[in-house]
Amino acid sequence: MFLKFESEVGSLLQDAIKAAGYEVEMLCLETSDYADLASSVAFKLAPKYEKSPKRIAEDISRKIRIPKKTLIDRVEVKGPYINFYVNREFLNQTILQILKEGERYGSLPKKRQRIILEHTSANPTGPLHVGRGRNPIIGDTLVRMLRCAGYDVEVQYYVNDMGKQVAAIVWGYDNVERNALPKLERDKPDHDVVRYYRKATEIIAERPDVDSQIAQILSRYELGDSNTIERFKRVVNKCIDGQKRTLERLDIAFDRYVWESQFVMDGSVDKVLGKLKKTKYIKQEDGALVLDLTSFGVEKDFVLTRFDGTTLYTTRDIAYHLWKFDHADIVINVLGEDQKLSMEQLRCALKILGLRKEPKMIFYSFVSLPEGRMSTRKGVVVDLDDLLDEACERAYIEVQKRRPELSEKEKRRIAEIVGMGAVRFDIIKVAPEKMMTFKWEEALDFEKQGAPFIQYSHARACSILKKARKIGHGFDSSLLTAPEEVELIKKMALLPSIVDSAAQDLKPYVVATYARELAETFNQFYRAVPVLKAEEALRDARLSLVNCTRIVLANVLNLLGITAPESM
RNA sequence: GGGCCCGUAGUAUAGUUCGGAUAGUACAGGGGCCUCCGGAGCCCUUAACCCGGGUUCAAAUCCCGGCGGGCCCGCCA
Repeated sequence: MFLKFESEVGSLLQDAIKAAGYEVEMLCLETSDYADLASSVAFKLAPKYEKSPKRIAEDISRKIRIPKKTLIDRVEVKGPYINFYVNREFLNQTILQILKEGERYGSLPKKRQRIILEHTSANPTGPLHVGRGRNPIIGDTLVRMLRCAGYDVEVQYYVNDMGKQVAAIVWGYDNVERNALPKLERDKPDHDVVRYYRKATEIIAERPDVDSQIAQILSRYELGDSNTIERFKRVVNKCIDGQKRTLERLDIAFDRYVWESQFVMDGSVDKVLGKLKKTKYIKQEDGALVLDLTSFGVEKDFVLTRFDGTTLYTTRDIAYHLWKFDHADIVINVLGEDQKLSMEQLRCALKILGLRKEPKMIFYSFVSLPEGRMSTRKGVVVDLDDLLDEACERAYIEVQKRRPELSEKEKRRIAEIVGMGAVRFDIIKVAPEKMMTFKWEEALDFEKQGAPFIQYSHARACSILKKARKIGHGFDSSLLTAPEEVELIKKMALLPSIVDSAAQDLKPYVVATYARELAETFNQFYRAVPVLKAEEALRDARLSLVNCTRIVLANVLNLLGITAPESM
C-alpha cells in the first residue's frame, strides 16, 4: 500500500511542478519524522530559478490538486519542505490487504529473473567457525529477501575440493595413527576430519618430504585417478555433512553443492585458459601463466597457472562463474573481505572473455577474537557449534526463569528457537563491512533488544488472539483511530517497500531494523490500548489489528530465518 | 611501502549510495509505571558525528591532507 501511496505522490508532485512552471528530474521523496512522505525538491530548484526554496515549495503546493480516489489525505508546506500524509482509505486498505494476503503479505510480484547466489563455500577442512559465521547468515537472509522480492533464486555452495588442504587430510587418513589424534570433541563428522587436518599440518611443518607426497596426491586427483577421487569424496563429504548439520539448526540450506573439481575434469578450465592465451593480456613468467590487468586499473597480475601448468583456485573460479552466468541472469557472491583483490581480478578476466555482466559481491569483515584472528588450521577458533549450543543453554536458563511450569521438552524446544533467533539477529543487524569482535557476553546477551524481543511480541499477539477465541468477521477498521493504532498500521504498510529496498541494495539488515521497530510499535499499542476489554465493535477491529500484526511479525521473522513462536 | 574497507554518546550501531528539518536506536547509568489482554514490556532522562582544511545557502554525508583499526598485495584457498 505504501508503494502505491508513493507512486501517487510521485505523479501528483511531478504534475504540480510542471504546472508551476518548473522542471526537475529528481523528486527527492523520502520518509521522515514530519510526514509520511516529504519532498525537498524545492532545494534542488532554488539555484536554477534563483528563488528561495520556501517560495518554490509554496508555488508547487498551490498547483497540487488531490484527486477524489486517492490514498493521500493532505499536503502541507513547512518552509522549503512539501509534506504528504496518508488518509483513512490508506489505513483501511492496508488492514484488508494484510488479512487477504496473509503469509504472502510483503512479497512482491514475480520478476522472472533468475539469481544464483553463492554463500559460505568454506574450505572442507573442518567445522564452521564463528570467524566466517556471518557468511551463511548474511547469505541465507539475502536469499529469503530476494525470493520475497520476486526473484527465482538458487543457492549454491562452492566446494573447494581441489586444494592442498584437502589433499593433506587425505594424506592424514593414510598416514596418521588414530591414537595419535586428539580426542574427538564432538560426535560430528566435520570435527573428526579437522583432527586429521591439524595433525597433518603439524607433521608437514616437521617433515619437508611430506609436502611432495601431498602434491602427488593432488596431481593424481587432477588427473582423474578413480581411487584418489573416491578418497577425496569421502573426506569432503564427511566434512560437508557435518557443516550441513550445523546450518540446519539455523534453518539454512543449499539447493546445490558445486564441486570445484568438476570444472577441471570436464575441461572447462582448459577452455578458459585456451581463450585467455589468445588475448593480449597474457604473459609467461618462469613458466607460470599470468594476466596483466594494469589496463583495468588493477596493479597486481592475475596468476593463472603454476610453473608446472597446474591451475590455481581463482582460475577455476573463472570457469565456475561462466557456468553460473549460463544458468542465471544475476550472480551474487557473499565472500570474506580477504577475497576482494582476487574477485577484482576475476571480474577483469570475465570481461576479457567477453562477458557483459558481472557478479555482485557482498564482502563481510571477519569476526575476530579479542586476541586476534581465528584459524581452523591452528585450532584458534570458536566453533559455530559451540556458539549455537551455548546460545541454546543461555536461552534455556531464561525460559526456566519465566516458564517453570512447562514440560522439559517444551522448554528445550523454546530455548532452541530463542537461541538460534538471537544468534541470527545479532549477526544480521550489523552492516557486513563493519568489523566485529567476538565476545561471549555480548553475543549472547538476551537483555538487548534483539530477536527474543520480536519473538516475544509475536507470542503476545498470538496469546491475545487465543484468549479472544473468535475474531469477528464484519469489523470496521475505521474505528482504529488512536495514535498508537494509526502508527502500527502505517508501520505494517511499509513492509513491501522495505523488502523492495533491502533486495535492491542487498542490505539484509534493513529488515532487521524494521522488525525491531515493528515489535516496538506493537508493544506501544499493546500498552496504550485495551483489546479484549474494549466494547464489541472496537474489540473486533482491534483483534483484527492484532491479527495483522501477528501476520506481519511472522512474515518478517521468516524473512530473517527466525522462528516465530506462538508462546515462549 | 601501495590498494581496498571501517572510524558516530561509556559500549554497540542507523543515517553516507543521491548533501537538506531536532543525528535515529539499543545496552549500560539516573528516574518513573502492574487501573493491563504475558514485565523478555512501557514512559521520562544523561550522553556522540576521529582530527585539520576545502566546496556549498546547507556537510556525519562530497573533495584534499592527517591519525587510529581491519583486510589484501604472483604461483595458498
